[in-house]
Amino acid sequence: MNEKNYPEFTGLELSPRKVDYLKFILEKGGTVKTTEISSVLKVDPSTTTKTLNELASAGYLNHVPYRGVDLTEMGEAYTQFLIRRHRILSLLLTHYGLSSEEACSEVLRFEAFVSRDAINKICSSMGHPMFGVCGEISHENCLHEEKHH
Amino acid sequence: MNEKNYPEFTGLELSPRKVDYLKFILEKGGTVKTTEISSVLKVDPSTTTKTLNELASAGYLNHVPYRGVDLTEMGEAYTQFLIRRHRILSLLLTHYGLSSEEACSEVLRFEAFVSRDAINKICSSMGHPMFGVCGEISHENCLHEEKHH
DNA sequence: AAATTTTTTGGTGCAATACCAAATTTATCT
DNA sequence: AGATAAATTTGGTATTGCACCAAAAAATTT
Repeated sequence: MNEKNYPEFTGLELSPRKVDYLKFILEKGGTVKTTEISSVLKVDPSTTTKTLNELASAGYLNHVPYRGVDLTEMGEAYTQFLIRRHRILSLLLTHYGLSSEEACSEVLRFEAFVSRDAINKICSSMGHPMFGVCGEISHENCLHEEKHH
Repeated sequence: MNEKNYPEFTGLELSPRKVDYLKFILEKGGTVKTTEISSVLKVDPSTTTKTLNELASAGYLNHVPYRGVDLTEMGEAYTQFLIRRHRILSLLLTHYGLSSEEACSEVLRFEAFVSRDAINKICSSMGHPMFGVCGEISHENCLHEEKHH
């Protein structure tokens, strides 16, 4: 399942911190535990629990209390967009004199406020690059957009 | 006076909304009144008063109660950076298939989270363009940075 | 099964942003 | 000038995002 089946989002649905949670959960893969998220994001476990509950209520995650979370279909599709957005923006900045690390950390600060529309335009303007500075870039959604331009 | 005399800032000092206030005040020029800001930013005048007080406390504005505000030297230098940042980022996005209007409104959403270092790098990588999509771009600061590379 | 670890709950706090009502100051108009 | 109107500020309240702590609850380990 990929994001092309959920065309109804702007990319601005989630706060910066929630974006971090989802990206980590997808990159980790499978069921992820509260403690692990807390230690990676460096927040109190109670903060993690609360955020996971919010993401679950909004339909991005399945949360089994005391057991862990995993992405819903929608959540996975959405998070694929989040990761593509991060990589496209990071790649873009490296074309303007920023190192990979600089680009990556710069983008972390503002990516949550860049719309899906903008990313799709940037992405096709760049020719749907396959490799970013922090990993491979999947284009299922933006290629799809292109097809019936 | 320009920002080169205030090298001690990262560009991340102000919240998105405060950036809006300062940019408007500089673009308007001279002494600006609460009501005018309120109607342009579409907020209650009491909200404007409070924000102006915070910006004045932080040294960006002189606020004469019931009379209006104007930029301090530091505030003007800083706001010149804010406007350059906005224009550089907007121009950048127009190189990736966004229209001027799309670029401008997209940038408004995230510009407050883009660092001065990144802007200076992007700016010199672009060859210090003189014209953005929303006006002329002044380069006193980033040219200065260049001089003693 | 008892002890330990993990997770959740409930409470609190702060920053950013906004509104409303009431009070104050300034401006305008007889 | 005095009354009225307009602009501004003050004080109070609310929401969202994000964080922490202490205590309770559940799961795991020994």
